[in-house]
Formats: sequence, structure tokens, C-alpha cells
Amino acid sequence: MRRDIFQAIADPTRRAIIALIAIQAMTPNAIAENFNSSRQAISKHLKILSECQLIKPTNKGREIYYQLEVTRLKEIDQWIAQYRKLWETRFNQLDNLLNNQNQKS
Amino acid sequence: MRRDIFQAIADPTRRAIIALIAIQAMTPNAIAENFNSSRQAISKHLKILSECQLIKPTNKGREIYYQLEVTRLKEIDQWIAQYRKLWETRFNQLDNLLNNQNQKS
DNA sequence: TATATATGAAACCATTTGGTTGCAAATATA
DNA sequence: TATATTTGCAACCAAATGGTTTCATATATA
Repeated sequence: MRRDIFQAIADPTRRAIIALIAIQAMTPNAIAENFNSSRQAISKHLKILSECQLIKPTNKGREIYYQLEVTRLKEIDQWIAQYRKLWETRFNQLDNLLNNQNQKS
Repeated sequence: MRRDIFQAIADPTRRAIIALIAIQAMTPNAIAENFNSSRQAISKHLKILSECQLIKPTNKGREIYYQLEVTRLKEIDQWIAQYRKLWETRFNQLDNLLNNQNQKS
């Protein structure tokens, strides 16, 4: 099981779950009502999101509220950051230039 | 085949390929030298990256140079942006508050 | 021209993924 | 207490994924 945050956000259903509970914490049942697949399928997604700490459960009687741990998304942000300066400073044009020169491994 | 950009960057080998050719465009062989898996395995990754236009091939004789289309990563950046303001403005604390109140679907 | 090199495509395979159904445990409610 | 509700876990399954080996094609080079 790889179970890193990049793999966690790769699934569109999981991204939709993230978007849902970003507004407010929700129970598995309430989350599942927003999708066509079964509650158990959603629970599996919640498990994956929990395992990489993108969401955090809070027990309340027999219900469990899942809430977004938004700071975990900083990891993605940091990965993107190293490329952001490339598209901001037009270094990609430098790449075009390099592409027209002789190269060897 | 889902083949969207989130799925493309989910694989650690593909992220390593992106990091490699961000410096300069490279041929499949040159890229494969940096990994333990076969050239064909790398070629499959390049195909996936090409299909969602994260990289762009340029023919040069019998060689093909793959170059990063860095602007495609903006799509990830835009997805992250909607959550960035959450961790910047401490709205996640508001989530904690909501979690302690009664909720219904 | 004959040979070597660079690449992509196809066939195959083991593992992972995302889904299902069924069940058990814990908590609420009649 | 008996029943209903909420949830997680296990078993199972089809499809996707990431890898391999083999082969065909195109371009350099001897």
C-alpha cells in the first residue's frame, strides 16, 4: 500500500469528499448521500484519506465526524512551488532553447 | 483509462521524471538511465505524461526529446488555491467549532 | 548496403484499486 | 430490554496499473 498524499488526491471521488468536508465536518453516511456508490465504498475512501492524515475523525456518540486537515495539503503546495517559479519567470522558454541544442546523457 | 493530471502525478516515478526534464529536455533512454526499471517501463510513463500534455515530444533524427509543459501544472495549483486560503486564514479552526455543534445532513 | 541504435507498440503478468455484499460491534431509541 | 441506526471490517470480484519480454520501424553509421 503506497498511501501517500499524491495518490490520495488522485481519485476524483476523494477530491469531491475533500471539497465536501472543507465546508464542515460530516459523518460517513452524510458524505455517502452525495455520491452514487455505496456507504462502504465511501468508507474505504475515508480510510485512505485518514491513513495519510488528510482527514481526522471525531467520535460523537455512535456518529463519527470527519474533518479536513487542510494543512496536510501544504505538502502538495510545496511540490508545486518548485515549478511555479518556472511558469512565472518563463524558464520554460529556456527549455525550448535547450531543446534546440546538442545534448548527450 | 482515467488519465487526468492528478492521476499522472500520483506515481512517484512520474514525479521524478517531471523533476528530471524540468531542468532540460531529455530522450527516453537518457531518462531511463536514472531509474532501475526498464526503458519500456519509462516509455509507458512518458506516454501517460504525454496523454495529459504534461510533457511534449520533439523529434530530432531518431531521437525524441521530451520537455516539460510546466504550465499544465497550473491546473494542480488552481485546485490547491481554493484550500490555501483555508490554512492561511485559520478557517480550519472554524471547522473545529462546527464539529462541536449539532449537525444533520 | 548492412548493421547498430533509438523508439514505440503489443502481449502478457502480478499486484493494486475501487467497488460490492454480508456481518459484527457499538450506541441510540421504543 | 428489544429494536433500529451508524459504523468498520472481511471476503470477494472486475478493471486498472506498473512492470516485463518480444517485435517492428525509423534513422544513423560502418
